[in-house]
Amino acid sequence: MARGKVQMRRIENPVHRQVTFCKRRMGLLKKAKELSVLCDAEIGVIVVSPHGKIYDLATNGNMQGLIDRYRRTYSGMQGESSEQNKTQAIRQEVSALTHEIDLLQKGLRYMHGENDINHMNLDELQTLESNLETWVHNIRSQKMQVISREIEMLRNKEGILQAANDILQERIIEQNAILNFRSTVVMPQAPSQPSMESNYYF
Amino acid sequence: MARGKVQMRRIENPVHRQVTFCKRRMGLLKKAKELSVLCDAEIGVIVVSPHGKIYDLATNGNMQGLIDRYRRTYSGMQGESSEQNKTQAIRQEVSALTHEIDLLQKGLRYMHGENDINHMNLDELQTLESNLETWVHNIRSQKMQVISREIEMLRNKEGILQAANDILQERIIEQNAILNFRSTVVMPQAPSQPSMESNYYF
DNA sequence: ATCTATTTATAACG
DNA sequence: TCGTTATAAATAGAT
Repeated sequence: MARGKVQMRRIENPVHRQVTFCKRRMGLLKKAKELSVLCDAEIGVIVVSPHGKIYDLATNGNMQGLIDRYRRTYSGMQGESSEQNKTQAIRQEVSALTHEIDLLQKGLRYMHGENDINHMNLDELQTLESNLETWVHNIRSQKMQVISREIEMLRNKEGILQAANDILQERIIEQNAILNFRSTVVMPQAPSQPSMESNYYF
Repeated sequence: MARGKVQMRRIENPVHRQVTFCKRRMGLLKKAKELSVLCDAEIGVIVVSPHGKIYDLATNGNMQGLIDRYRRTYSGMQGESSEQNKTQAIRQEVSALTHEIDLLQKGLRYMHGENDINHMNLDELQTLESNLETWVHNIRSQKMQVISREIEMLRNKEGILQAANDILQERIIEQNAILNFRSTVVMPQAPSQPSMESNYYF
């Protein structure tokens, strides 16, 4: 919206995404508040960040009532299991995930043929370090490839759009010629189906 | 917002209010959609007009899930903020752990020689790279610790040896003096227990 | 966080 | 409800 139009798709750069999330989230909540005040409407907004953090706004500070109303309208009405069971379930989930991470990390270490870092001697550490640096290097290369592909794709798109534009230009010239011909020589009538051509615009 | 600043209070003219409601409602839902797409967030919006008509938007078309999630976080609402924070923290932890697992799994597959690295997007590659760099950094620290310990050990050894040498020097001088005295004045006999002092050599 | 050049949203009107 | 237009507001990118 400013200093450059933004494409309507996920912002890849995590920093930009976070900044935009923060700004636009505030903007959205502000707009919601304004609408509720200006037009005397009840509004609830729930935003869940990619990291699971929840932001919300409810006019009257009454999200529950709003949700109830929503549910009544859509008669979804489903019972809710107790809070404690859910907390318990989440704890178990955390535990399981942590365990899995440990296993994976051990697996990674194993891949390097080394044991625990604290029991490694200088030579082993040296080797591991150099292996990791190789890996990092490979990843950097891969990153560059991804970027290159993206650029190429954009260039292709550009080419296609340019071609489309060229065709449209020709068509416009053609139509102008026809219009001029008709209005000048035979019938001063507007063409009946200009909309047929608009398909070329996408 | 245009052709005149608007006061932030209920619009009294019913026609204006209705028009504004319609326009701003659309604007709000559009903004919500944009935020969800750009920042990969889950968003739900519920708007109830003054006449009770409900308009809503839920990314994923899943308002129920969103509401459940919201309730899981805030249900109770008894001012029991510590419990909320805990739940929220756990939720974020789960999210972070899940993400890390994804990365590690991809990394593992890569180490196994599969080409999964090709299926990682820029964001993931970036994160993996930074994780690896952290790992490399840790290994360098470990290396430095090993080296430091080694150096310290050598210095201690050096100090001990130096001290031993000093003592030995003194002793030699002493003994020389005794020998000279005895051989010159009384008895040319060797001292009987030099081995007791040899502990100073190491 | 703060600052602007731009893009968007929208109030008033037809 | 729709379209138009002048203007207010939001915000992308940079700092």
